[in-house]
Amino acid sequence: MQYVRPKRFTINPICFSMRCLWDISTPHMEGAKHEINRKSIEERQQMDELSRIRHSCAHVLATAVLRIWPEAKLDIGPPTDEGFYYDFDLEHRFTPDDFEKIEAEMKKVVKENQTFDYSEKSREEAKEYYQTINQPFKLERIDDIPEGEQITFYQNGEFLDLCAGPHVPRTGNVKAFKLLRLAAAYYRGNENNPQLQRIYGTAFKNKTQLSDWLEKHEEAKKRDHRKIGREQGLFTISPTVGQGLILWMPKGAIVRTELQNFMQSELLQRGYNPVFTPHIGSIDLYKKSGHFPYYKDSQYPTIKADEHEEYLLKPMNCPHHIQIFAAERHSYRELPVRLAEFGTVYRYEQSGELSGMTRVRGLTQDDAHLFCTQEQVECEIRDTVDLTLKTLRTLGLNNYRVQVSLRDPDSDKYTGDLSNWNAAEETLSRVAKDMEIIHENVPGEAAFYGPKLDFMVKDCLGRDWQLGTVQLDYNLPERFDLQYIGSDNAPHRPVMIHRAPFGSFERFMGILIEHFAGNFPLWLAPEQVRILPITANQNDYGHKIFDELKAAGFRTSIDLSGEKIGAKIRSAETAKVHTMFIVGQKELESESISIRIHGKGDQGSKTVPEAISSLKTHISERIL
RNA sequence: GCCAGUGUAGCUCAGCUGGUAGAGCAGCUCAUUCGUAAUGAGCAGGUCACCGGUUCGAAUCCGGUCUCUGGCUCCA
Repeated sequence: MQYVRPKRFTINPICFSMRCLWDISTPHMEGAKHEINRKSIEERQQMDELSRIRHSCAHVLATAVLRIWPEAKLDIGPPTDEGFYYDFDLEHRFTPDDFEKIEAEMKKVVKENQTFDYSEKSREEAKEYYQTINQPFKLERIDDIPEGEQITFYQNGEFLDLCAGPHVPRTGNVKAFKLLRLAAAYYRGNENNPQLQRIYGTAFKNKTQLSDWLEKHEEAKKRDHRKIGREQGLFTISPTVGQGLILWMPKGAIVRTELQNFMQSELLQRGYNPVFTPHIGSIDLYKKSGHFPYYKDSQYPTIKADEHEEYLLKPMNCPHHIQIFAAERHSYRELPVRLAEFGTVYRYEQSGELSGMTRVRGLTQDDAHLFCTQEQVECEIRDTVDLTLKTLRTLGLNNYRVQVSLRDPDSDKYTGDLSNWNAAEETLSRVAKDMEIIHENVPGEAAFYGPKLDFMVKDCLGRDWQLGTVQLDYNLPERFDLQYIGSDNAPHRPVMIHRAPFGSFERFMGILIEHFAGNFPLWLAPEQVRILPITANQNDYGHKIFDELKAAGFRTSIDLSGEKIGAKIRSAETAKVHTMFIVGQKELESESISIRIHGKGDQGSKTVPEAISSLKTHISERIL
């Protein structure tokens, strides 16, 4: 099961023109239906203006940097979803302290209100120009522009830049900007190339929009699952155990268990068969599956048992499940066989790539492998897509986008023959279209064994993550020589579908924490009900209710501290306890409770049986 | 892995140019018995990430290592 995180900003460096940028940075879809895209034309026009401002601001940045460091070598400076960047090669190492200086110079450029002037050069003139002023990256970039296409420049003040535009009319139109962070970026995104220094910034139409965005960004940081995870005691990572290895704390474990129970009941209803497989597998298994050469760079070292035996911590579950399928002879009448496992796998991701729960080295997938006939493929894919959509819907994750991950025709890293690949890609695209799922085709993102339908969700800082995935695979059945007996009494090759609606519990949990900002719905809440007696005189009554709730299966507690009710409420609110039952003398005498819901305040009073039945409905219907 | 930044009590953070560590919250104890987001008092809590160097003296300066953060690259 392949599990990817695509690049944050998909900017093709060859695409200088905004026209091209358009094609790639289309606005994200809000939901699954085609019609939702309607209002986005207006958004596009707005975005177009914003992109022009940001693109122009990148030029202003380059102008300022060249004034301060004339020896700087320039690469490119496009707008992005959130702002812009410009890449420089320079002996001087930028530090955040330089920002003040650079921004001051940028302000001067803005104040000078320079015009952005369009011009064209012939290929020779352009090359000669960059040779003369010694800008090697720009020189190389000229070669990226296809023959016959216009080579265009924009000039503001003393700065002339290879660029297809468009820009705002004058630097004075760049009214509100801020430099944000420094990063290294490989030239042309290739790690064998030298690293350039990238300056990220953002720009808006006016100062209000800029400060709104900055404020929103600060707010978003408060939702960070790493912060909430620590505050709420959901999970921890101990360097003593190892980087990227999640330790689920009791409260986090409750949420995970609920998610798993939800999924398990869906699987049973949909005809899956749960299986269990070990955490390691012989290296021969992975050589046969073809995983080994691909996986080599990101595996934990192999475990050598003796001279002849070598094992791998399993990086994926598919080869194990294949062995279960292969252990028995199958008639076409039994197909599809759907083998499901919450399977834990280990991948030695590069240290710099690890991130909280969203990028880890040990993860548990809600994995399953479906073995079916060619005729069944489409129906099975539909059901797995349906399950994935239901999963996202159940959690209220409506802001996802769907990516059809296809092979890169120019790469040789894929296995299997072309006709199967084409058939598989065609099937996935057709299902996506038939089910009216807005999607984009992304070549080069397929697994080595087949194309995928990936469900992507953004985290609180705007980073894209793959959660659910559906993968169509003609290759592993071939490699393992899998068979079933058809109605013609002859052996046939089954088709495999790999799928995981959550993706992994770790990543899904990380996204979910941020989605709910730690305020889980009742069915997931680690602590569902806390009983708050107003004084110690109601402790016994509170205990009685506590016992009733326990007996009814709720996750509950009672606050017997000597604090005032205000403090007890505050402590429950801070702990994000979903529901509070407040009991004072009044409630004791009327055999009732006063209900308060986290974040919603006082809900009035009810009798205990009334309250219990309403909570039960909330849970069984998974109300958000 | 690469580039940059960061690391002081459980958490959030002070600690000026080197003189041997401080607050709030959380925790514990006692008092308080209170009606929808903080009752008061007291106590306890740190090998200043780690290792080494400079210095009479290092949280502070220098070097190295590690963690974490933001990017880049990678990702079955």
